[in-house]
Order: sequence, then structure tokens, then C-alpha cells
Amino acid sequence: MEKYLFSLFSRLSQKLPYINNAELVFNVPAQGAHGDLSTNIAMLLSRSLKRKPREIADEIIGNLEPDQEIIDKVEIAGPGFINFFFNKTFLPLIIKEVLDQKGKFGRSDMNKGKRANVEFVSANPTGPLTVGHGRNAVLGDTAANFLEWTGYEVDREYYFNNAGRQMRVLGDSVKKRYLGILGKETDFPDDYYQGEYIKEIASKLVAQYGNKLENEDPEGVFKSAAEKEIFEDIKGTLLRMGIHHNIYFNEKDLYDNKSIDQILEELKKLGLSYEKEGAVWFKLSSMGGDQDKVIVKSTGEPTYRLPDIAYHITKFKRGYDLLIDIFGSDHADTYPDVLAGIRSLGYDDSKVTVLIHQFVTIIEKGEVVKMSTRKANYITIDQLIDDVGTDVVRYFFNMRDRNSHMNFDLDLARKQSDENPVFYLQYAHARICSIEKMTEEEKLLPSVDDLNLLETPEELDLLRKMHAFEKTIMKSAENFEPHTLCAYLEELAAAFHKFYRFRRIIGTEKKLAEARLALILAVRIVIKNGLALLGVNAPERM
RNA sequence: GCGCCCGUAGCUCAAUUGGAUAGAGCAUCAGCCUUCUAAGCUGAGGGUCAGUGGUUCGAAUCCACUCGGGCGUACCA
Repeated sequence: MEKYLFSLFSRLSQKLPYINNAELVFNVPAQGAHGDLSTNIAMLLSRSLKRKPREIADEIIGNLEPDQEIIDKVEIAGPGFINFFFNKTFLPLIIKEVLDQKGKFGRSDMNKGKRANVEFVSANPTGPLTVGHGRNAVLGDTAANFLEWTGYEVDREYYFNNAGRQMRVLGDSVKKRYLGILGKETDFPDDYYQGEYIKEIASKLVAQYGNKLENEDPEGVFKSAAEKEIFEDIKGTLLRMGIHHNIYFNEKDLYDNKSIDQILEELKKLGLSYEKEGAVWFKLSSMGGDQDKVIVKSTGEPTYRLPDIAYHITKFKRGYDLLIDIFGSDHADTYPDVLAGIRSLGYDDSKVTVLIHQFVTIIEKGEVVKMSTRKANYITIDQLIDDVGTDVVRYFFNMRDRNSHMNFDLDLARKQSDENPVFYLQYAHARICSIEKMTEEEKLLPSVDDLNLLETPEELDLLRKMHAFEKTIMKSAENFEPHTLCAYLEELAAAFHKFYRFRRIIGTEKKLAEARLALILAVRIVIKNGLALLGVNAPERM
């Protein structure tokens, strides 16, 4: 629908060149009475032309010359909106398009040939994935899905660090538990990893090695056993959510292949680093930053900034057109430094998109659950999936704007009831599948020959909603906002349930029944495609 | 103190990126199943868009300040 209007206006611009002075945008009005599509162009032009919006709109309409077969009516409304009403024969054509493209409907190849990298989760293997990681994981995987739908070839990457202080403490935590089981040592510092899983790893080591490890270095067997075990656990959890990273990048490689040293050298050459008090500082103040930051501690150990810069540069060198980072808000302050580093070394940091999501607050029995991996006071993704299933987990994390400080009410999520929008969508899909089966027995076949029979408000509403699918995906993809798609799907499902309530297929006149059948099969495809993008199943029976 | 994010119906959240009468779900109340799945549908009530000022044809959205909450503010990541 939009394409036709754009072509109309471009022809118009030869007669009225001034319309190019403002951005032409079409929107679906909130109210049906305002037409199928609407533009505010006349109001935008008002200031520069120093004329009244309605007067401009009048001139535009007078010169537009729309095809009567496509556009039924054009009108000026309100302060100067131009509303377009499409011909009734035009609306149902979407059904043919959907049935034709099936699982590809909504996909586009606008980014064909481009490669993107989405880095997400990236939790160090110190404990099971918790609800906090869940939001990151789902948003990352969904962002990757959206990119694929717009034509990108996508790598899903997991960046981790198995050295450093965190992991040292992990190894020592296991060792202390190990000794504890053997009755050797009882002290266990508060800031060590308190989780049950540490004890389980320790007792496995006892079972395997007895007391032979008493004098082992905590960073040896203890650490590596824990790392291996925990990483397997994390991967298993991700798999349950349908998430598969095809690249795992170990920070250690950046040291082994000397890229850390090289960057340090380059920054020095560029005069962007200096030594002070035994540490190396990154001169952010000379690049618009408010203060310089340490990149190599006086102990000789780099801070996270240096490997992070080196890591991003390896991604640049791998030739991606787009780099996505998914971070929790606790990392919000760190990435500007990293981008500055990338920029200073001559790379185009506009290729990097950092998506920050706010924290998830867990509510249980009406109270906030404070979580800490170390204190072992947390709810794992695995527990969550056991409770509510993968589909609910994925949908819930997708359905809120990433900037919202979302509340995850466990008691609510556990209810597999009508309070849950996931079931509402899946139910719509299952219902259509069920009708499909029934109509087969009635010897009814979907037909696109008499689509003009579709003219009740419920049918037209479904048709309009389907017209909006492609644009919704484009918008969701452009801004990495899956919640927009969730809202769309809920509207589409609602429109279907309403249709179901008022219009029947079996038992109505054959031609109408077959047109309606084509209609709902198209709706089913759209729901299924939308859910697929979100990583949620579309069951045929419930 | 400073930086980022947030504040919308009793609760959880939307709002087509500055548009038309601010919308959904849940909860509450009143209705709808001898016919394709009632995990559904119809209707009702519910709002000082945290507050104040500003910008303009037009503000929940942009700017300034105030109040309240989250996250940062390391030679942790």
C-alpha cells in the first residue's frame, strides 16, 4: 500500500517541488475512521511555506490524481492530515502474497551480502545462568533473528574470560569445599562463591580423586574442573532456550596472539597513552572524555578496557559490516571508553551498535528477590524453564522494551493461565490449525478466487493487520525492539479471536467459506512467522 | 555530588519516534458455549502521562529545573 503512495508523491513532486522539503511518512491511523494510511506532510511543510496546513493539503490532493481502482477516497482531516482510503478490492490481495511466500513472508533481502556479529550472554563460567542473563540471552538471539530476516548473514558470538580474579576465586572456592568435604578446612569467606553447584563439583572431585588433590593449586584442577562443568551447564541452558552460539571467543587468545601488546604499542605511538604511578593510562581526556583511565595496572595486568578494545578490533578484522553488543546496564559506563579506543586506532565505530538493557527485578510472593551469583541467592534460567517453559521465558524477555526496568513476577509466570499472552498467541495458531483439519473433512479448500467476498469488519481488520506485518518487522529490526512485534502479534491474534467469534467457515456458503479459509491460513502464517522471529513455538494443538 | 536509565489506569506494560479522542492485558463488575478449541468473545468502571515552567500549528514524547526509584561512578569485569 505504501509503495503505491510513494510513487504517487514522487510523480507529484514534479508539479509541486516543495513537497521534497519535508520527510514523507505514512502511518496507519489509530482509528479506522481516519483511513488506511495517513500522512502529516502538509503540517510539516506549513512552517517553511508560511501557509496553512489545510490549504497545502488541499493543493496536494488536487494534484495527486490517484488511480480509482486502488484509492477509494482521499480526505483532509483534523489540523491537516491527509487520509487515504484504499479500495476494498485492494486489501485482500495481501492473502495471495502471504500464501505465496509462506515462511518467507516478512523477510527481506535489503541487507543481502552483509555480515553481522551479535555478541551476547558472554558470562564468565563462574556459575549457572540466572534470570539476569536470561534477558541478555533472549534479546541477543532475537536481535540476531531480526538481522537474518533482513538479509544479514549473522554470527552469534560468546566472549569469555577464564583467567583473572573471578576465576581464581572460583578455583579456590571449589578447593575449600573439597577440603571441607574431607573434613580438613571449614573457613569459607563471604565473598567466595556460595552456590550448591560448587559443592557438587567438589564432591565429584572427591569421588574421582579421593584426597589426592589436597596440595593442588586452586588454579589447577579445581579451576579447570569447575570451568568445564559450569560451561557445559551454561551451554545446556542456552540450548534449552534454542540459543546456539557459533563462535566462542576466549579473551586469552588476545594475549597469546600479541594483539594486546600491539594495541598498547600503537596507542603509545599515537601519543594516546602515558605512564603515571606505575600504571599505563589511556588519554581519554584528549578525545572528549572527562578523565583518563588506567589500561594497565601497576601490577602489569591490563584492565578490562584493553582486551575489550583488542577484542572489538579482531571483530573488525573479521570483516563484519555490523557489530552488535548486548550489555546489561551495569556495563553502560564502560563501552564509551572502548568505542573511543576503537576510533582512535582508525576503525569506524559507527559500525558498532551497543544495546543496553536494564535489569530484571524478580518478584516472588509480592517481594523483590535480591540476587547475587556469589551469594547463591538467585533463580536460574533452568529453574525458570522448568517452571514455565521455554516459550514463556523467551516471550516474556522479548515483550518489554529493553530500557524498561522490567518486573518478572515468578508467581505470575508460573501460572499457565489466561493471564499469559504467550498462550493467547499460541491458542490463536492452534485454533486455526484445528479449523484447517475440520475443513479438510468437509472437503473445503482455501481459495483466492473470490476474495472480494471478504467484507465484514472482522475480515477487513485482519487484512489491514496483515498489511502492517512487513513494516512492523522493519521497525522492530531497525531499532532492535522485539516488543513492538509482540504487541503487533497480540493485536493480530485478538483480531482473529474476534473473527472466530462472529464469522463461521464451516456451514457458510462455499465460496465465502473458501475465501475465509484462505484468510485464516494467511493469518496463521503471519503468526507463525512472528513467533519464529521471537524464538517461540507455534503449536498445532493445545 | 556526577553520568546513564526509568516514572503513564489498582497491578504489569504500550503508545507508529512530535500527531487526531493516551491504549492493551491482568484484577473488579455485568453478559455470551446443542454449531470450526470458553486458554475465547462482548460490554462497564478505572488517568493531574511524577511535578513546575519552556519550545510550536500540536508534547506522554523535545529542553530546563524539582521530586522519587534502578544502575554505574575502581589500578573489578
